[in-house]
Amino acid sequence: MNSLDELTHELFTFFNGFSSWENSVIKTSDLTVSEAHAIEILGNHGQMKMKTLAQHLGVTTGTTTVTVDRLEKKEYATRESVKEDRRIHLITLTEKGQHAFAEHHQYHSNLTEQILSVLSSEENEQLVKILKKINAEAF
Amino acid sequence: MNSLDELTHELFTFFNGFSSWENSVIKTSDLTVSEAHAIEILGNHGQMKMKTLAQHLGVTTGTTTVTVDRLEKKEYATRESVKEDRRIHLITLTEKGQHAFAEHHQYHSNLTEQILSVLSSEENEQLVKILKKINAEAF
DNA sequence: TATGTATTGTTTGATGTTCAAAGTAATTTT
DNA sequence: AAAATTACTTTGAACATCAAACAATACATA
Repeated sequence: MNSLDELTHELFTFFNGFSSWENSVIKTSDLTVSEAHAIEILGNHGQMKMKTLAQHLGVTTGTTTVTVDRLEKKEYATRESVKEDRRIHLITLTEKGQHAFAEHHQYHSNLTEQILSVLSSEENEQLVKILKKINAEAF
Repeated sequence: MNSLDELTHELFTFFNGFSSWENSVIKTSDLTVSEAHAIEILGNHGQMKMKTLAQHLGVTTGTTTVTVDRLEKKEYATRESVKEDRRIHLITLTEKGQHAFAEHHQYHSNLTEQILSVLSSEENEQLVKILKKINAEAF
């Protein structure tokens, strides 16, 4: 196996591991995958309008409408229209939503710690540096 | 931001980038996401029975039945029962399926090259080493 | 200011993903 | 031979997603 294939293999193994870890974490909660993603984004960036949320999620506004409908029904978020432009609806996490976000973030930290535990502190530094580069330039 | 949060953030940014890249690649093909995953696994491991495929996919055999139904209809794979144990069905990629696998693998290599292009050869080696450790021990 | 255009968000109809539970067929165990 | 187990399929339900059509609001310009 050449060096390119080797890295390809490790990258996709890593991605798949990450992916199934995430799904299993979400399954332990009261949330569906799309609801969890929406809460993640709202938690990280604060209140935003439908369109912005849809862009962050990488889906259409139609899909986002359905997701936010459920978040509202389950009381994780609220919709409110803006006085200055009544087309716009701002989505905001409720207390319950913020709590779910904090909990989800804790799971993420746990996975990071699990990953760190198999690396030396030197490798830790290398990984952060490499990921920063990739995230900034590669996608 | 502390060091743990920093790595968490970079890890999940990386994961999300990877994820949306993969979805957009699959969208350019004739395949759905679950079909593409099945082809990926069959291409990497060769022919296998339904149950094994389901385990690799991380879904139930019921779900796998549906996926393989479609792969068969679209002529990417075939089902054949085994003489020695007629409960077992072996799934095999057709020519067309193998071609799709090769094409998908090429896309993966392209992404890896794209990632490599922003890294020094030293960082490349570090990344492979780190990923191997994580994949072997962390999940 | 009136009309046409653009934007924001919702609804609808279609396809796909997934699971759990129930069902079928074949094999193994007792 | 009966009971238990295994491999797979079917079914019904919830969820995810899109494209296209729609409604409400805002903006632009003639």
